[in-house]
Amino acid sequence: MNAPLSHARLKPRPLYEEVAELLRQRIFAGKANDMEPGAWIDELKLAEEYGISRTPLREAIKVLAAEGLVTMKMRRGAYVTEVNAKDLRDVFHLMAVLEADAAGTVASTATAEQLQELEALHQQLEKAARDRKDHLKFFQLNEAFHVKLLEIANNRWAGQMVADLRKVMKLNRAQSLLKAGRIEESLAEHAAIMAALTSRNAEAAQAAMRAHIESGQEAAA
Amino acid sequence: MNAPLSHARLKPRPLYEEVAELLRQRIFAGKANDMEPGAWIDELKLAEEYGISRTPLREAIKVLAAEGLVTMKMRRGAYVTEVNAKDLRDVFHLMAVLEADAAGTVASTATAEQLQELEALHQQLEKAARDRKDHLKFFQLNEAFHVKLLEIANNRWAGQMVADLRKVMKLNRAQSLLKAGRIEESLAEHAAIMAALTSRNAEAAQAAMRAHIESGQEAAA
DNA sequence: ATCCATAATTATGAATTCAAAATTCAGTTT
DNA sequence: AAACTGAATTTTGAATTCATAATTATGGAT
Repeated sequence: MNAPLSHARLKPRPLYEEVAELLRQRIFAGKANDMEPGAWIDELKLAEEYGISRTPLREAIKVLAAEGLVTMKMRRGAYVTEVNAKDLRDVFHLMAVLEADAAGTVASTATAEQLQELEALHQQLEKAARDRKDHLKFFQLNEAFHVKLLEIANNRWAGQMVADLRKVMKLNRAQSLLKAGRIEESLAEHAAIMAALTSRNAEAAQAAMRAHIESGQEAAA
Repeated sequence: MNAPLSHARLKPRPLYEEVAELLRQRIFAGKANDMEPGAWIDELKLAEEYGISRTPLREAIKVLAAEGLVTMKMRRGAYVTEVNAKDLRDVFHLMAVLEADAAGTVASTATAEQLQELEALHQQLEKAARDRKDHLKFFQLNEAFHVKLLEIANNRWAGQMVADLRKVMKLNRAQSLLKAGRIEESLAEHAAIMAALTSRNAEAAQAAMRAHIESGQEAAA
């Protein structure tokens, strides 16, 4: 029997959001987990496990459904979304379109300080790449770089959309199982993006970002 | 006292979705309505009005929150989202990016039959424009045209995103209060889009669609 | 009269209870 | 043994109840 949400601090945010985050992480854990794509989500079990009632749990599930992480079937409950090959292609395509646009915006409008922040992240990324073995760190920094770029582009709707798309991509563990040499390749692409950004070349930045994402798509295939 | 959701047919879909649709329409009605942007959403009142409990109503509200139509404030309930000028610019920009991309895809991959469907809608649009006074019909057909285009582009994630963006745009009644001559202008732009599509020119289709959306943005300003 | 403190009210967030649908299981029949 | 029927169980969807935070109202002090 679990203590009612042992992480229950003084509720900075509603319970259903807290639970939604828990579920997200659990879904992303994927394998070695009862919540891999296609799996049915057992409300009763989860509610008991987290020590909460079904009400906030169901609210959390609806949030995830809106993000596309889970799929609701009428009168048969919620299931972890299964993304097929086409879905993945579609998601990557959209990521490319949206992030390329954001890169173009950043190239044209970012302040010197903002570009400096991106550059700093890029440097950390290179460092993490050199100190091998720290794959997790590399992925986190990579995501941070992209998040920062979207943040600088300063379009909250785009930020939300890309964030949601990224979540769906994470459903596929393939993206984390990079093929050999991908890290170096990715790093070179980031360098190209940075170069285009610092030279204020929006067209080039868009192209570089598009190439980067498409390259990532191939690595995940 | 209302009959419990007088439209209650044999529940083809869950109650919270039904209610979400009701609320959407009510929000879009905007003025002359208690639910204009910025307004607080009275759960008790609405639940009673619809003859349902707060539970499915709150679920519906969470769906709208995910769409961006309402904004939740911790411990202070839900409010109809207020879109400021920048939000509107951002939304239009994203619409332009996403629809332009879709137009490019359609130009390259649509079947002749699909292009024919679009052409048919375009013809209806011209007809509706000639028979003045039928503004509502014009708007509906216009939306149908764009929806169809996204449908043909065949990327469900993009379709969902554009649909959500459109909802947010509708929060602003400005988009429906077109300035004089906008209908003719819009029609000409659609014609340009159709021309690019039928000539299978993806680049031109993208450009035409981008111009169309930006033009619509100016009309709404 | 104004400002502050405290009580009453109201509204939100969450738990519990209830109803109905779907699934599972058992028993019977062929 | 297989298949169909119907009861028992499970599970979802929704209503109701409950607890607590936020707001409003009331009353007292300056």
